[in-house]
Amino acid sequence: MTAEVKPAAMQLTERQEARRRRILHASARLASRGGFDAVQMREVAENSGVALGTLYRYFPSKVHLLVATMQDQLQHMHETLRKRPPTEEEPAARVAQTLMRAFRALQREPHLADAMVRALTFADRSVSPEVDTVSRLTTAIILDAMGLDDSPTAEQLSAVRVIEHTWHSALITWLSGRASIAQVKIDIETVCRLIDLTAPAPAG
Amino acid sequence: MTAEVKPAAMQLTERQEARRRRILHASARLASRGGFDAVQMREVAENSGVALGTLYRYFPSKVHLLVATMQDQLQHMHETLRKRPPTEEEPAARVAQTLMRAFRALQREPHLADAMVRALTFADRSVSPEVDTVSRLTTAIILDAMGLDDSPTAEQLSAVRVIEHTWHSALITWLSGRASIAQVKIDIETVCRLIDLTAPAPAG
DNA sequence: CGCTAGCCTAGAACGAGTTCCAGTGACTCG
DNA sequence: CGAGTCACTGGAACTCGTTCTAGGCTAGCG
Repeated sequence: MTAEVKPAAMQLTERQEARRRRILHASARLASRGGFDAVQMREVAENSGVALGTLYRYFPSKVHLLVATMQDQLQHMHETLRKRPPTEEEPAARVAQTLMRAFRALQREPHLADAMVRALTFADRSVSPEVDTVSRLTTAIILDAMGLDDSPTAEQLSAVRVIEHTWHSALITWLSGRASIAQVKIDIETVCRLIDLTAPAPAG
Repeated sequence: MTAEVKPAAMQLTERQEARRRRILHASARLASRGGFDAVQMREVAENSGVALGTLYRYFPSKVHLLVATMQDQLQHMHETLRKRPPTEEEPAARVAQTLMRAFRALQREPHLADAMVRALTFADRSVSPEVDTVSRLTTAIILDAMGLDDSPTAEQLSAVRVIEHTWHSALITWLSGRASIAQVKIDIETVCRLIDLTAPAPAG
């Protein structure tokens, strides 16, 4: 059965890939039920048929695990969004539309969203690489939505970063019940006006 | 010694007020040293000369404690900032200047900032009232910096909310080492352009 | 003065994240 | 085939947030 090589840079064998998937799946399932607190490492280990020590070998902490779960979910979402690109014309509107779609997707699994976002913002330096990956994925989603012809300008990238900030923070306030969906929509639309503001050539 | 009355709405006696202060002080001191993890409830209790159970009577969780600590620090900062209002002319520049000042103040105690911000974003629904207070304080600081003559429009309030989102999230990325101070400055300045965009009458 | 009601103290106890350890099993190399 | 290596297993152990218990102190009141 398939030689299990491991050339330095963390190449997983099939078995290991399968284990990893089982773990991520169990994590997402538990998170969907009861959010951050419901993702208990012992239970994740049990549900994915893996010893606790092994779970920790794959994901060195609960936060790592949940951030990886978020990566996974974001990838799905990115593909889904790609398949149905925004219908709006203006970049700002396109981005706002896309983010609100993503938002509604998260709404369907609020506990899961809670777990992932809490992990993301609670992550310390030891999780930076993984959090960065999530950030890059989010950036990619937004840039896709903008539908640019050329590569973005520095100004536009700043605007995108600010949009990401707003997106995360708005998500948190919604998840902790301090803002309504309507509120979030307004905030997203407000921040997206920055895109028009930083459009490169003709519009001013 | 001073009658200890308690009229329904959590009025503290002098002794109790003193205890509360000692606790907050110990919390801030420990946080300054080693951030979120260094604030250990047993140690806070010991350092403030109070039993563990009492600590929990005053602050029902570590997150409550740290959010209260943040309230405290923000109040200080608000007063400090009030004393030296921003020198810039334009509202957007004034807000950016003020936020960068606040940012540099936090830079001086990065561990403390870390602890407070992590607590803030990790807070769940049970801490909503306290988190809301922090949010209102932040809003007040920004509105002060804008130096408006009249009360802000709904549009301006949206812009302020987005600025707050950006502020918190940028702070997190800086604290977790994923963005430089220069980066944060750019983001703050970028988002502050929303203020010009939402100015009420003459400018457009 | 003695009673009652609260708040406080000291410390045990419990739960979940994390670490550690001894043993086992599978695959590789000789 | 035999030996070594390394990932995996099962479970104990440790830490720290949180809760609980028993008892003591103060303040007001009859």
